[in-house]
Amino acid sequence: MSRTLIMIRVNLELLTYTARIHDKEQEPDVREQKFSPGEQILPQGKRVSHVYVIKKGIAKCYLSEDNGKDFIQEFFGEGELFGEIEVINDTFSFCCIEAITEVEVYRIERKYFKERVSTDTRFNQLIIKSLTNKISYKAHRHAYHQSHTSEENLLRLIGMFPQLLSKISKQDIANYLGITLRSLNRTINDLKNRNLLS
Amino acid sequence: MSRTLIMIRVNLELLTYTARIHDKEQEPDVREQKFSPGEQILPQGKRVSHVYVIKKGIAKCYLSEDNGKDFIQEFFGEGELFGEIEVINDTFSFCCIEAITEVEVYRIERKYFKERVSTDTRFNQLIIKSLTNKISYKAHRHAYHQSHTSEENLLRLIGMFPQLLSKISKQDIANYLGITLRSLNRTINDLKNRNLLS
DNA sequence: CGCGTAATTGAAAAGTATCAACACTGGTGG
DNA sequence: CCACCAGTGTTGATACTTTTCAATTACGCG
Repeated sequence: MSRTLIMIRVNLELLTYTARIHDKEQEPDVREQKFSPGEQILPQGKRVSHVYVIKKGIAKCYLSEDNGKDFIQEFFGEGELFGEIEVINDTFSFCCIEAITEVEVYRIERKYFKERVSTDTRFNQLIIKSLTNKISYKAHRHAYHQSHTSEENLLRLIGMFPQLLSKISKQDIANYLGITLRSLNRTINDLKNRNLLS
Repeated sequence: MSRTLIMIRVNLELLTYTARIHDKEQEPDVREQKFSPGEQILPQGKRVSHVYVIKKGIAKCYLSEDNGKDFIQEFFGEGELFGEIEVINDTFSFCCIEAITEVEVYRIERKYFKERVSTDTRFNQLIIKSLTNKISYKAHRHAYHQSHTSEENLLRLIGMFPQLLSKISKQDIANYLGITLRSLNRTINDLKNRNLLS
């Protein structure tokens, strides 16, 4: 079954399938690539010539607004797909993807991706599932955000991803929650004082 | 091209295509149905046995949170698709769809929808486009929301949909913006006092 | 007219941002 | 080895925004 309600999502089916295309079919339009922490995998506002599937590591997907604020859409884990929206809709990238840990990806040529989606039924299904999972994830997340305090949002986040505070920088967490770093710190302290957090 | 950045979105390609399946193919698994303002088209938390395409009218898609607050995900216009996420992921409905104006829909049988998606290339493409548009819409919307004041959010909304204040109830607008009715009223007054709004 | 729903407003409380100062850490070069 | 630096994290005080609560008013309709 799909796992949409965890913070760092994974999609092992898609990862396995992509790995097979790369390893067994030796498809030259699917290449491996590595990125160091902090490196941009995909910049915002550019033409997107590849679709990516994460093989290893954690990346953040964020959107920089005109007023300079960054909003983190998601953290991507293994098997997560990105670049597909832009390739399908033929638009420039609206998000920036950046490696948090060391990241390995499968990089799929734009043209090949489109072709394979329309000819390979199984691949088509995997992509559709990935899209519906994204929608479901975004819907729940936005609704929860709007309807709850930042304390509840933080608790939910930690519940979904216990290593949160050790793996992700405070600023990134704040950008994900849509609050300032100051507010995040206050919230954490409040929780600690009430022994709801170590 | 896709039109993701307006508030009430439409998808005429999908509407036309669905209409053809209904009118020309006389497909019995695609039926027309009418709803009066306020009627629920799809309740939250139930098994979804149909996928819907809006033929006429405006509907709201909202998610009720455990604390009783409603969050409006989108307003659906002509050609917009819903129920597809649940049918594809085989989950219960996480949103409630309710008619705002008089609404006419094409109601597609769950089984038929799945079959057609996997056999009809053109239909498959239309569904994928619809999914990617939803994602793009949600991504931009959430990012803008988190990064801007409610005044800016309201102005953006009115810019995208000028008849907003006359067509949609204040409570719905507030639920869409994720603020209280009180705050919405204050924001509107402030804008009027500064002649930024009639 | 009377009823219920939607809209409006004020005042106090709660939540969050802003700003500015300071602490901690790991790495670099004198 | 230590001084320095940059990046990250922490904290307090204040200002601002939004919610909450409660009281009224306006509107559509049988």
